[in-house]
Amino acid sequence: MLGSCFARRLGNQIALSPAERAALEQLEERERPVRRGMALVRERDPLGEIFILRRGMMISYLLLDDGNRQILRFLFPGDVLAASLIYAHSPEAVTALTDCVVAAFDRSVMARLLVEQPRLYALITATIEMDRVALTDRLAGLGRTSAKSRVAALLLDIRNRMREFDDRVGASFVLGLTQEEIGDATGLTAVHVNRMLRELADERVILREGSRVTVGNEEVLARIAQYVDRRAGLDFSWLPPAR
Amino acid sequence: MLGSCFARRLGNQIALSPAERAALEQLEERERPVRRGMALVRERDPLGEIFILRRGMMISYLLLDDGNRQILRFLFPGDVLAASLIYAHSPEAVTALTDCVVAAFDRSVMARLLVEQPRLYALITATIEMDRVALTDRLAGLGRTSAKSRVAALLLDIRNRMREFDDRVGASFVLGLTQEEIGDATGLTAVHVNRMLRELADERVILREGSRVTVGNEEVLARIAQYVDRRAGLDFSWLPPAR
DNA sequence: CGGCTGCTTGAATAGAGTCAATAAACGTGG
DNA sequence: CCACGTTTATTGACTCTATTCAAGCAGCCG
Repeated sequence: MLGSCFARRLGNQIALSPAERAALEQLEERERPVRRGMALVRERDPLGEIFILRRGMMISYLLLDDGNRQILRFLFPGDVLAASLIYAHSPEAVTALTDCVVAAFDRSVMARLLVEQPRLYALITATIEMDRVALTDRLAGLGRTSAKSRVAALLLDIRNRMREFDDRVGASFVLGLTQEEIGDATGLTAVHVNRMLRELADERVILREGSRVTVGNEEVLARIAQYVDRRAGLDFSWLPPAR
Repeated sequence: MLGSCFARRLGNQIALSPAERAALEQLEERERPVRRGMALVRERDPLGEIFILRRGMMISYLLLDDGNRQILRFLFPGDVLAASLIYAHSPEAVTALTDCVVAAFDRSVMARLLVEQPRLYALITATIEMDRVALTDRLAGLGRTSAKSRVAALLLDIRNRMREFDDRVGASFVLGLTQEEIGDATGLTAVHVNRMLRELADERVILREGSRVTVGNEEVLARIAQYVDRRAGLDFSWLPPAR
């Protein structure tokens, strides 16, 4: 795969200068494969690098004392594996759900960007803010919505994220997750996730064939999920001009 | 109150240059009072300013379609009311729990900082990352821990945060929250919060006198809460030198 | 004093978890 | 390509945690 995945993600939002493009491509020069099921980072690992996911699907998660896992985020190509700028040790773990390729660069590169390509620095840190806002939505979901709503929200969210980089994803997509993983993301047990999927299918809001999910009634699904689309409404106009 | 609240917060972490100090004081020049119960920002308000809380206690929250509220964060002096850098409209609401004073500055000031005081820009955006990590801990709490654990975690967290700027806070502190507010933060009903507080008190883990809470057994409280202290372990060493 | 708002407690209910057993799908080595 | 072991999905029965509803009380403010 050629070019910067991060740039491709930004592509729609903002016009990059040639120098910025070049700088981003340099960031993603050093590739590293991560096999399915393998850990890229474990909690408390010392952390000096920042990663950009180039291919595949990963998760970040926290483990609690009692062994429970909370999945924080599903990671797709172009995502910055963040939360690593200012912590000496990783506050969360990152693992590959499928065979993946990540690009790695040193934290010191960020220091250089901050001075030489300040606008790029702002764009990269902006992804942290977007991630933060996504977490607030998830928090409201876990704290204040029903099991069915949370499962519906997860389905819609994953579908929308996959659609951003895969044109073949329309109403129908392959949800590459076990029900236990869905449970660990939504704060439910795998058993209860199964029941919620069944209910959604019984009501024809979704259709299931194996691990393929088809959105039967998008409007109803979004209403059940209390889904808020944050992808529009970004404002980068205040940024200083590109270099 | 003199000087920058944000600088005071950073004070322990990092040595600021005189120029940086001056720039921060300038940020907090324009003060605005917010009366108890008043909204500083509502969801979807157009957003061109960034705020730093100088005095008092605020909350940020989301409202769901069904009227439910999820409190995202309790805000204390020195906190940046963030999530506002790149969104044209506020993704969350901010309201004063007590009489407050905030400092306001325009988003364009951030653009200037990015170029003229890049290290300060990095420090301010770093608070977004810290906030993001705090949200991951809360998410794991809501998704994977019991009601009692969540209430315990809230008590410990508020106590620790208050202690950072108020020397009088030790084991004992005044929790200026209604049980409904605690519920909206922990994803519980006010009734159940009451029961959990009662259990903690019955077990002598905390003592309650009116709205004053005293931590009776910090170790047990931290264990019940599955509390993780993230305040240590920050690494700013990679930042470029101060100007 | 009176009217809120918030706290407390009990009883009944509902939503999600646990346990268990079976079936289906997947992956691996031969 | 098949056989076998393992992981994942499904479903039922039962349990338990947290919610709902309701009633009484305490404290505070005008």
